[in-house]
Amino acid sequence: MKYSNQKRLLVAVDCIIFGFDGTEYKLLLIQRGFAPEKEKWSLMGGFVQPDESLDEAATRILNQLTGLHDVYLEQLQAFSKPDRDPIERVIAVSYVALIDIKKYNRQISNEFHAHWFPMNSLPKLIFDHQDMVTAALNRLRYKAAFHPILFELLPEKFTLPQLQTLYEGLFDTKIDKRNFTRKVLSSNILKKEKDKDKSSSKKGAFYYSIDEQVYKDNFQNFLNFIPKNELNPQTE
Amino acid sequence: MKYSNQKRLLVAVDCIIFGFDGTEYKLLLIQRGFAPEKEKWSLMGGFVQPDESLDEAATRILNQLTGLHDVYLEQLQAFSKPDRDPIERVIAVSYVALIDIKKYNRQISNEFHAHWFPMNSLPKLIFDHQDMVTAALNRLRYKAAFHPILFELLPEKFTLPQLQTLYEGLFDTKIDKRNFTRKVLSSNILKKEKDKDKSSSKKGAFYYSIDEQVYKDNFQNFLNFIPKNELNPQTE
DNA sequence: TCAAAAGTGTTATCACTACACCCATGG
DNA sequence: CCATGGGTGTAGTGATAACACTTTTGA
Repeated sequence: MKYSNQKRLLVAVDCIIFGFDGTEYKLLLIQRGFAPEKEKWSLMGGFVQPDESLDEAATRILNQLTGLHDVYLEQLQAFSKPDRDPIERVIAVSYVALIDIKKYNRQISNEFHAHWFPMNSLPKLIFDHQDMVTAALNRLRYKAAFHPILFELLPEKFTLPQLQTLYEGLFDTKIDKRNFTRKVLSSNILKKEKDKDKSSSKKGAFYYSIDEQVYKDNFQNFLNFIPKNELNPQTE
Repeated sequence: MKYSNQKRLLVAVDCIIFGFDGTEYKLLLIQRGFAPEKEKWSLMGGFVQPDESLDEAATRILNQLTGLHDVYLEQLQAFSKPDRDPIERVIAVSYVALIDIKKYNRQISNEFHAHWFPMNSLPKLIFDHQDMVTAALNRLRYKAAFHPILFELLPEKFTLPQLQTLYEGLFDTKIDKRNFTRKVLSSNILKKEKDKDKSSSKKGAFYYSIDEQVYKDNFQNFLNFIPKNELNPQTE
């Protein structure tokens, strides 16, 4: 039995994939391999298959492009203008992914002509993909202001200066080092490691890692270095 | 031209419609008029038509049920388990609506066998609609903690005690009257009216209304009254 | 030895919490 | 005249913001 007299539509998933290279935020884009807009820059996406949920589709697509499993992935919103794709109507559900840029496997990316673009010099994107990126960035800012998710952009072990750069980059602001340290550590989400990262200074900075136990419990009790006026209303 | 070799799917919109009767939160449900699950309680929903966006579909559906225009409506998230509808695969995009329960037109509702249920005594819902309601409530709590949206549940003119009851009901908490007043008024979002509502006390409580100008500017600089541990992480 | 980044404490201000009495009115 | 709900101020506490010098070490 089926529902009759109703039009069926293509449903796609598009992934907004953020990375951080230590200095700035980057976005992973591919050169589209088929018409329309062949060879134009695009978010990584694909059609939802009959037997998979949207989350599963997003996970599959992300894995195809990056080779990664266990990536932070969150549904953003559906984009649905009837004419957003000139070929045929497609409902696109967008997902935000945060990945450690160092884990990204260049081998696999070449297959898709993928490239990391700095956020402030993105190429022109196909369809409404620029809207998706804007919405994703707003969501990331909003969420990161209250929840500890930026860790997802870093390796398992990272230093406090690295983490601070991440926050400063996202909100385009400067944070006092002492206040930052005190606040982050007071959440008890971070465990100090014994060794140091000497790659960016002679003295070296201690590594920290996530205390998974406290992380789960304190997910909401984090926050918020960000001047109020830097925060935009949620995009949804 | 079409995309070939891809399966097309039904796409529906489901509306989680919240109201407030002065004492408690209520949810507007309908008795489903067709199989499967005929006469079971359900969210108001419908299939997306070829020429409308999801927002337009949600607006249309909401108007069919309530007769209302200009309702607060926000996309929540897509629900997509392949077997969520036993008849056929349907991707459902859920929307949260906030309406002034008094404006609701009973005439129209009867056509759909609609009924307002108190949030703490909802009937069993079809499919995954209970998940949608739970997600919607989390979203509402989360958002209301930082943004002035609960006004949407009240008439244009309302009193401070009414507004306070709204917050207390949503977070199931008691708020000090003086602290509440000070905080709400300090946002400058409210304009005091000259007249009073005498329906709930002999002295009467002054009406307030939204200062639309300040409201737009200050959307983010609001509240929150809510104890930290009442706040769940966003559902998405 | 010095340049470059890491690390660390104190004070002032602001926001939030707790708390209790008077006011206006209709019945 | 009194019961009911509306309205108001202050003091204490905790969180945040501003601020500068010392430490380490590889080149």
